[in-house]
Amino acid sequence: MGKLVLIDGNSIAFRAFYALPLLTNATGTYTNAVYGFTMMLLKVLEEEKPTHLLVAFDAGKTTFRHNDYQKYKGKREKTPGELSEQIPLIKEVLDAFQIRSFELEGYEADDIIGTLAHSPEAEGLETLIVSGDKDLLQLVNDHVQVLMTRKGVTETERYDVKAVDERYGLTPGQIIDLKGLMGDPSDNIPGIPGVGEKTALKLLHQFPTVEEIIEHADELPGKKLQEKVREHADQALLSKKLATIYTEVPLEFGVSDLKLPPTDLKKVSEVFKKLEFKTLLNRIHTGGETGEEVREAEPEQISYQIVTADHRDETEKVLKQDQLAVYVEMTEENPHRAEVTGIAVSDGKAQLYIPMETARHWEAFQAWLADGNRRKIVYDVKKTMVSLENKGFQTDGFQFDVLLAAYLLNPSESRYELSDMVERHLQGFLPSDEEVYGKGAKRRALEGEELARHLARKTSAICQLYPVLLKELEQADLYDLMCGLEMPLAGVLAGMEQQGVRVDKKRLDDLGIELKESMDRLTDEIYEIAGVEFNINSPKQLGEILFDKLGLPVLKKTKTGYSTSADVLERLAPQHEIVEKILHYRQVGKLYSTYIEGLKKEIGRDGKIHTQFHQTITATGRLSSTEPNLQNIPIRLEEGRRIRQVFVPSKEGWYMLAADYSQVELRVLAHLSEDESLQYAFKHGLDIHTQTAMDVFGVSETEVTPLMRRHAKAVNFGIVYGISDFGLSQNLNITRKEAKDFIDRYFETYPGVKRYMDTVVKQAKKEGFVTTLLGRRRYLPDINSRNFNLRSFAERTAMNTPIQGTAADIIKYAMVEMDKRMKEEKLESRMLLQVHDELIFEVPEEELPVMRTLVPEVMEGALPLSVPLQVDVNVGKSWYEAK
DNA sequence: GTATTCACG
DNA sequence: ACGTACGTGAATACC
Repeated sequence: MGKLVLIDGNSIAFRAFYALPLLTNATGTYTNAVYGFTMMLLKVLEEEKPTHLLVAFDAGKTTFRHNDYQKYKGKREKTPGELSEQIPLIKEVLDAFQIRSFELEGYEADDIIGTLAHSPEAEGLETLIVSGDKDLLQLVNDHVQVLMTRKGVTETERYDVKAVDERYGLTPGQIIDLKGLMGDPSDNIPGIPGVGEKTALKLLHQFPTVEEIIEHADELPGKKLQEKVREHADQALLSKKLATIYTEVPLEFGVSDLKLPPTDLKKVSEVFKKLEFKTLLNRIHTGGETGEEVREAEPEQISYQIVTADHRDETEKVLKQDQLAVYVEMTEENPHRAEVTGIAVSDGKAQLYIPMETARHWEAFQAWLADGNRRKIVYDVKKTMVSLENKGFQTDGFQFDVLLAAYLLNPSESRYELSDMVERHLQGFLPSDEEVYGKGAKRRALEGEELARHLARKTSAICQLYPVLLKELEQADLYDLMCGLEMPLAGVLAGMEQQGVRVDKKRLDDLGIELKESMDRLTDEIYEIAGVEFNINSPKQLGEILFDKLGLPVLKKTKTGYSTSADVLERLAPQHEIVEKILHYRQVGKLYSTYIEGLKKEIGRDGKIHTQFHQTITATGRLSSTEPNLQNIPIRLEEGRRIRQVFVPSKEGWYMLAADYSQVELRVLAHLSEDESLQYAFKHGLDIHTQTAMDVFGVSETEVTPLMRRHAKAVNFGIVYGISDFGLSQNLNITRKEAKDFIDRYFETYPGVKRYMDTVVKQAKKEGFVTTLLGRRRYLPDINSRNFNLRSFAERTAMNTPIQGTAADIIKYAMVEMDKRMKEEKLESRMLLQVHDELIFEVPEEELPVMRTLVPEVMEGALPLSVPLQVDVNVGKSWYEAK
């Protein structure tokens, strides 16, 4: 059987335009919508293998619908010029594929699609409609399905009759009734005011059509709703009519005219070249295409030389050059455990592969590695340093890290593998590690020539990336941040990781035994009360016990069933004694599995834990920590806080010193917003939450109750997160209205903050990104989205990122400076950990006085703000005691 | 592999 | 009307 695919051209182009950043090609033409559209087209061709295909577009300004309703699509903002100029390009792409594109004056794309999908001719075919518009769901039947864009352009969701029922509980025919009731603000279709999707679905489950709902208006739940339905009955009927797709458009062709000829790869390549779609070009050549003639992309030839003991002297002249790329290959991701398999260097033309065996005995090479004047370009400087230094090599002279550069250019990417970067910044191709080594069980080690070639390609790629990224950094004003902060910080972090934190194994075991006993006891008690044994760790089984068996009220649901999260359980606790036990069990279980068992696994042969700090993970500029994560060791509850007793100094008689910034984020806000009241509070050393409570509630210091302070504190946090009344109401368990009042009063009290928040969002909408104090960027592609959720999230992010990111800038700066000062003063103390707003050191007793002064001095002075920074220092025999 | 939960700032 | 707090990592269950 054949397959007919009908694409809603405007809808997909629209989707693509807003999902992708405004790309341009060399001629300055915008191509993001064309690119996204083409990605979708390729996906459909590859995955659906259609025999017949048509792309329908909307034509002109007015359609027959305007006869019924003048305001149809009246409020819709004009299609931006950047998008409309891309429509002809999309048609060019379609021409190259020899795909029919079609539009007809007076009709919308929907109507053309509907006419074809429901034509008698289509009945013998499987039909698939591709769109981002829910309306098209009305066309679904036994042989018509809809592929709807979900997120971005290529993430889709397939709807058949069953899927429509699962999603809405409606037949496809009822979609028009749904829209009749709800309306659609983007098309200026009114519907019934005050009726959203929830209410509309409830009504349609009671009566199947708009007509019947109107007829039985008296039987509807709630007087107000009845009134609204009666009052706006005409409007609902009109809305339904407007939403109905017209399936009898006079077309001069039929389905059989839409037959898809074999792809002419030459034509397609030409268009792709013109548009500079280099990765797509690769894709059509490397397979997956519908037709014949699948041509393998030529793997680029790369030259390399394997250096062995016999002829290493002749290669020594390569090392004389003042700048080379170097890459270290390892057996695993974690450099603290990995073995080095080999090292490669490149000057951009020649590549050398140096097996570990050679490197170990080659003094000239070792001298080159250790020479600060021999500049090295690397991918992942920290990992490179750690792995080489662990094997006894000294290192210096790292000039530029392409990984850090790529991160600064866009910290929101999910992957920064070399292969990704070659594609992203060079529009080139490099096989990924996964492709080369395989994954999971298929993973294998490379050796000899194969390994040498792969590493040669990598180092060569690093060489090519360097000038491109350098230029991009300069253009984005990120060069100083790179060389003045992130590069030096990487060295500091490498040192901290290698130093590691000493663990008191005995204490860890003892705590483990204690927690295990506690867990066993709670398990017995819970089984006893429940009357059955079950897996308390399974939210599913737990939900069945709590809500089905014991009949507790369901306060919150998740996608898959009942929610059993702590905030739900806390509210249920007064109703049944089992709940408290479960909460306690969860708490103890977490401590045991994550912190006792989890930490034990990570203790090295030296009795220390060597975490990895990641410098390119967060979108805000913060660090993250893994294997293990030492940035989330418990502190809030005493029972968990005791875990900190296991972290001790590595030498007898030394101390742990913890220094934390007090309220950095709010101080940063005071600085960025220039709000006078907020600045006043910090300049006069007032307790900020009490001060906020006084200001917001209009009371004197002595009148501030603990509850008022708690509320003020939550508002302060909320402000930093990019506040919403809903979020605050959830946090404080109050109504939205009350939360809104708090926020309004806060902004009245601190008008500078309000002004700042508005400015930063406005700027993000204009520029497409926000920045921190040091110019660190974060792009917010959804900031102008029509989707309320995406847009709101982007707006909150716009408010939060400069604050969180500036705080990250500050402590990073302090770390670099602190490392420098400790070396200058020849101190033996060592910086061990960073936890976002605090630094942990181990300190010999005789250095305590100097460190107690030096650390806060450096941290407070890191980046001068218009308000003072305040650092509190604590010392103890373990991390626990340094409080 | 995804979802849920919970530890931290 | 929409449906949310910002940023992370790890363990566990379940498909």
